[in-house]
Amino acid sequence: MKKDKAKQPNITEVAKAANVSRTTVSRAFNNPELLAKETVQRVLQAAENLGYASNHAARALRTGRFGNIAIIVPDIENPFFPPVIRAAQSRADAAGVCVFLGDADENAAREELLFSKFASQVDGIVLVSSRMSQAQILRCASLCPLVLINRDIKGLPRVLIDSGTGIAAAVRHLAAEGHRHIVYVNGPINSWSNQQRSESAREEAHRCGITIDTLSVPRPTYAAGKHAATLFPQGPTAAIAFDDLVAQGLMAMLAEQKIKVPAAFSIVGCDDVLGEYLFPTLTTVSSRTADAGKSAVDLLLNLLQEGEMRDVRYLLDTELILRNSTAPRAGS
Amino acid sequence: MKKDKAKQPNITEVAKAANVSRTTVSRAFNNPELLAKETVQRVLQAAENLGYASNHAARALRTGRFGNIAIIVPDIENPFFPPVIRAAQSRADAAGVCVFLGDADENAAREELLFSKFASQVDGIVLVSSRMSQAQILRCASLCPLVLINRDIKGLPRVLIDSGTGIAAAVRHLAAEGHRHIVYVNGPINSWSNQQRSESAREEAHRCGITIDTLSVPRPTYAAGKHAATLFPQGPTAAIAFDDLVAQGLMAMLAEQKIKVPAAFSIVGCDDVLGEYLFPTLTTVSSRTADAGKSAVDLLLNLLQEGEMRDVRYLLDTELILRNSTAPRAGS
DNA sequence: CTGTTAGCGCTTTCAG
DNA sequence: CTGAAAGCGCTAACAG
Repeated sequence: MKKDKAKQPNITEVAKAANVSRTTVSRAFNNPELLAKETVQRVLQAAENLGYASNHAARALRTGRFGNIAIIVPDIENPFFPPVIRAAQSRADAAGVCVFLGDADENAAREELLFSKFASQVDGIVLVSSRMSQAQILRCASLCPLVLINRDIKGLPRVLIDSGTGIAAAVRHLAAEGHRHIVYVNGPINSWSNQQRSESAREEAHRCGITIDTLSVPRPTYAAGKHAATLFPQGPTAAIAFDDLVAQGLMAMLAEQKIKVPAAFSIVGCDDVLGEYLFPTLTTVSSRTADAGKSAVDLLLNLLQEGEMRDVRYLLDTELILRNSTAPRAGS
Repeated sequence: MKKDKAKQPNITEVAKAANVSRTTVSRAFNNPELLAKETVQRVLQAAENLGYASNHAARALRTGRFGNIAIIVPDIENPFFPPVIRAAQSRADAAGVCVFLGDADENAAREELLFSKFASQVDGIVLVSSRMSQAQILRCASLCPLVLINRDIKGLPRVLIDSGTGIAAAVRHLAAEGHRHIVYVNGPINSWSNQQRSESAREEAHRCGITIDTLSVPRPTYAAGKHAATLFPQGPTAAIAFDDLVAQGLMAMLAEQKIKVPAAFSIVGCDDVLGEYLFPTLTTVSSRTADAGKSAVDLLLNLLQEGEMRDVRYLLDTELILRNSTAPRAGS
C-alpha cells in the first residue's frame, strides 16, 4: 500500500529550480544576510515548492555539529523525571535542536552504554540523576560534552535542585504549628538529594528547638513508606518524608491504623510529584524539576556555543507548598 | 576547564593502524563474513585501541538510513505515556536504534511540526494518541514511515489497545458482585478509546441484564472526576470511570461525602496508571501500554525492513485487575 | 553579491 | 579475500 519514504529533493534540485548555484541555496538558509534579498526570496520559494528539507546527516557530516542533544534518565516511569524531560525537550525545540531520550533502567552499565551510543550523534548530553560512578561519569565527559542534573561533581557543569531550603521551611512550618517532635524518613543514603534533605531537616529542627528522629528505608517507594510508618517511635506528631511516594505510603499505613491525617498526625512530602491527587492533599516541597530541565539545556547550549565546558554549579532552591496533610498539633 | 568534544578517530586511522584499507575496516564491522577471520580480529582490535566509533552522520549520508526512530506523544507528564515510551525505547535499543522523543504539548500543530523536523533524520516515527486530524496524519505519512498507537486509520499500520475487553470484564465482575445499577463516566467523547470503552460497557451491561447510566466530563482529569461524583443519579452502587485519574477524583469526592469505598460504593478505573498507590487500591483495567510501545516499534522496524508500509491493524486486548475498590453490593 | 572547488567519513560497486 | 575509486548532500574557503 504505502510506499517507502519518498526521496526528498536535495540542494541541487532547488538550485536548478531557482537558477542559482548550490552554494547560494545553502546560504539562503544559513547566511541569508550575505545574499540579495531578491535571491533569498526566489530560493526559499523554490525550496517551498519542491518541499525541500535540508539533509541533517549531510550537514552534520560537513559541519561536525549535529543539532541534536540527548537526555538520559534512570527511569521514565518515575514521576520525578517526565517534567524534567518535558522542559528540556521544549527548550531544545525552541532552539531548533532535537532530543534523543535514553532510559537507563536504573542501571549504571546501561547508562554508560547509552551515553556512548548517543555521543557519536549529538552535540551534548544531559545526564539526570545519574546512577553511574564518578569515574564512569568522568569517562563519559571525555567522550561528549555533558551537563549533570542532581549530581555534584566538581569540574563538570551541573544543575542541582536544592530541596534543603524547602525542607527547612517545612520544619519551620511544623514547629510553628506546635509540633515539638518530628521524624524524617530517609531516602537512598548515598544520594546527593537525601543528604541535602536530611541535613537540612536536622539543622533546622535544632534551630527551632524541636526534637527530630530519623528513620531509614531501603528504597524510596510507596511500599517502603507503608513499612516505615510501622516503625515510628513513640512521641512524634509529624513526619517529613524523603519524597512524595514515601509520604503516600506513610499516609496509607496511617489510614489503615485509623490515625487521622492531619488531625492526629501531620505529613510532609518532597518533590511535588503527586500534585493534589491524594486525599488529603499533600503538603510537600516543590522540586523545580521543570526549571532544572530547562536550565540544564540552556547551560548545555550556551557552553557548546562558547566551545568549552566550564565548571558551572547552578543551584535551584525550593519552597514549601502548603496543602492539607499538615495541621496544628492536636491540643496545641 | 574541560575542552571541546575530543575528535573521534575515523576509519582511515583504524585502517592505518591495522594495515588494511578503509574498505576492509568498514567490512570488518558490517560484513565480517566477507573477510578472513584473522583480519577481522586485527581490525577490531585496532578499533578498540583507538576508541573508534563509527560516525553516524557519514553512514546515514551514504546509506540513506539513519538507525534512528522518533516517538511523539501528546504529553509526557500524562502517566499513560511513560510506559509506552519506555517499552519503545527499550525495544529500539535492543535493535541498535536510537530514539528521538517529541512532546507535542497536546497541540496538533506542534505535533505536525515535530514530525517534519524528525522526518529528515529518522527511518520511521511512532505517533502515540495523535491529536492531529486524519488529513494531517496522512500528510505526515507521505513524509516518513509511521506507526500509530491508539488511532485507527485504515491504510496505516496501527497498534490499538482495546480496553473494551477489560471494561466488559469489569461490568461482569460488578454484576457478579450483585450490583444491579452502575454508571459509566465518559472521557473525551471523540476519542477512539472512549468510544471503545463506553460501547463495551453498555453492551455488556445489557448482556448481564443490569442498568447502566452514563455521565460526561469535559476532560479526563482528577478534578473532573470529583465533579462527576456530585452528578451521580440516585440508584447506582458502582461506577466505571474512563480512566484512573477520573476514578481517583470520584473516590476523593466520595471520601469527602463520607461514602465508603468499596463498602458502600464500588469504583473501577481504566489504564492502570495509578498502580496500587491509592487507598483503597483501585480495581482497574490493564492498559497494555508497554506492549503497545513494544509492538509499535517491532512493527515499524519490520515494515522498514520489508521496505513497504502495509495496512496492519494490531489489536491488544486488556483485562480486569482486581484490587480493593470493588466489593459485593451492600446487603446483596 | 555569487559561483567553483574540495572534502567531511562512510559504504559500495567493480576489479583484481 | 582485499583494495581503488566514486559519491551520498552539504558547507566553507577562495575567487571572482
